[in-house]
Amino acid sequence: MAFMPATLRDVADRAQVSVRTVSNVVSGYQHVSPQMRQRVLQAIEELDYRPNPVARTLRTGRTGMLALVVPEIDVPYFSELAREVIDSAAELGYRVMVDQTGHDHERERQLLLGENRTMLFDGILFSPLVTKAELLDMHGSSRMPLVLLGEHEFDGRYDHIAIDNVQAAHDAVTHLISLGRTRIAAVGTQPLEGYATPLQRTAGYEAALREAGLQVRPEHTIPAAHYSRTGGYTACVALLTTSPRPDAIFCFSDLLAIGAMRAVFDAGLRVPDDVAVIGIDDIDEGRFARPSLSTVSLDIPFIAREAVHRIAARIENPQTPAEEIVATHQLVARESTLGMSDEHPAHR
Amino acid sequence: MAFMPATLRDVADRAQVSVRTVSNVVSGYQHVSPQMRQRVLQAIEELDYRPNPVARTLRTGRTGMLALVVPEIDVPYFSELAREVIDSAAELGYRVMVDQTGHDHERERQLLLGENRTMLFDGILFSPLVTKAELLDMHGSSRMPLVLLGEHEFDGRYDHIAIDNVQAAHDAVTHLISLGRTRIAAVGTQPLEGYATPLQRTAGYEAALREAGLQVRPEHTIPAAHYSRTGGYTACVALLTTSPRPDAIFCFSDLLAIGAMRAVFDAGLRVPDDVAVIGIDDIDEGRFARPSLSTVSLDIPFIAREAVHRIAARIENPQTPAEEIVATHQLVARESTLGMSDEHPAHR
DNA sequence: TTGTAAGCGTTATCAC
DNA sequence: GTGATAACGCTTACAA
Repeated sequence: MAFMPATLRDVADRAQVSVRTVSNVVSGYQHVSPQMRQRVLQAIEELDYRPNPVARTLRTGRTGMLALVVPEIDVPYFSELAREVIDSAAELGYRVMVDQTGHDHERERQLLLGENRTMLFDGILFSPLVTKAELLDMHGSSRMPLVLLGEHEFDGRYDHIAIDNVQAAHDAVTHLISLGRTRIAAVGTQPLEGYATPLQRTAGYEAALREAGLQVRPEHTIPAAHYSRTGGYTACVALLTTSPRPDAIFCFSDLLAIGAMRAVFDAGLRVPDDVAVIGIDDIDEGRFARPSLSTVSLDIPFIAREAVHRIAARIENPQTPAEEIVATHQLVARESTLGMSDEHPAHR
Repeated sequence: MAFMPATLRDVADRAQVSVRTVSNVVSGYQHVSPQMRQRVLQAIEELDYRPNPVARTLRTGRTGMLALVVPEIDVPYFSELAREVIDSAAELGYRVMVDQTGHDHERERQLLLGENRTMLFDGILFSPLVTKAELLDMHGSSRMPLVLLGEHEFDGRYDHIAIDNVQAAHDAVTHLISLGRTRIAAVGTQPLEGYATPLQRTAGYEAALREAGLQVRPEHTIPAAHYSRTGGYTACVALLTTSPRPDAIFCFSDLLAIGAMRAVFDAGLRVPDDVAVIGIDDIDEGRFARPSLSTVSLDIPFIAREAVHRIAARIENPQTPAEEIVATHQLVARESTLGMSDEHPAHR
């Protein structure tokens, strides 16, 4: 005996009213007489009725679901972002499906191109690897609401919560320079692919060096396939064999920096005395690392909240003009560049 | 002019066949003549038709969606779990919606009780805080496929990917004892609520101490509201004021251990010389911590894979008898208990 | 204010 | 093997 959930019709029958009235009550329609509402409410209670969201969706076209597409959910930056996105979305009545591209260009294309037309989500929050041109090509003529996260380039077609990657990188490097470092390496460039984020951060890095009259050494610019701890470790190992050895390393993410610090220690050197290290993101892990990690803090809750609000607005009204919102960033100097200090507990 | 995606009917009209035939082709039905199939395929191509999954769901009752319910997605253990769950689910054609209970008992109840009946998911993967009794009470008579993650208690009603928490805790403490530590503290107990995991780990902790003839000191058993770095830090600060001071700390999660290590350093002590520290989980962060964190490794990919396969089997056939699968665990001794070693790079 | 009925885009049950 | 057609459970003109 299969269990059948109660339907609108069941409720209507039991309450001796039409489905229309039940629907009105359920969707909070105003013009329902109190006694009707009472009868319906009671029948709903008795039958333990819950509206079927799928049927509702088929009718209204709204699923109440957002897709969040990130490279890897277990990268702290993205898991912290996901947390905030899910919470913000919940406040607005949305739930969030998480998809991972796994750094796979093709999968990224598929998620954007293939599935955007399937009416499973009301909108997509997309943290892309690809550059603008590819993106336009991908999303193409689809009208699935889309909000971009983290890129800087912008052509006005998409809502966009941006980070000023060039400036953020510039700030990090300038901090190192202000501490008297002169041989500043960069970890996390991506020479092979046209990913936007590393390109922008590289630009900021080089600009800061040049403005300070420092040399940009190709051997001090190390790519990292993935922005992972292991990637940072490997890159840093290579870096430490160069001559002259760098006295500071600017990593394009905190995770890279964590790996880099470990490599410095394994090489028998000290952070920051021998090599200062700074990252970008300000993930929680960095506060507790030893030494605690200097970084450029990105306002993840802000980014998440804005993204959800933008997509909600766009879903509400597709004509909403696209907007670029630039999230602020802030240099956070901790032990990995300043050294130990008793006055300022490291993990704050 | 609103853009209307092509429907099955549009394709049928264009190909001059019935919707039935188109549906057959789309769903890969066997008995379709080659020329028919060809005609249909071409029409699909021309109209850029994609089946509407919502309509399909309404008909079939299958959404192809799983819900993953965890306390907090940005806790590394859960984000690593989510990553594996999403990947495993994708292989089987499912997508994953992530929900957070945020340590909120009420929200947990709601997600399980309220929404399970809404036909938005085919099944729920649930990493619960609550104990068995409450759970039974919650899920009650619902027939939404459910797989439990991480608990040990079992009464045969639910599929269940378990961890032997008692044994895992026992192993961790025994490791500390084997290193000659005698004043071993525990961080992460939960005296107020009846959460299963901390209760089990406390049991294993105390059993190991007793078997070794060591004293169980109440003042060396410190609760932690959240299994966070900050929680571990705070608990450890309290711990270090006790007399006698512990010479080892068993933390109920790696995150707690990371926080605890930081507190030890801030107190001017060394790990493991003054205080050895061990956790449970084996998150990636622990490999790169300094010193690298000894831990009890839980096989997260295994847990995720089994969970997804179990729920898929149950969705396929609701009569599938419930099964308890116990994931193996393994002690991983690193620097935080063994001390530094040149031979064994810490981050392996 | 409430009832009736027509879809939303599929799949599945009949016939042929 | 293929064609009509009735659901799936809901929302919403259109009537009453």
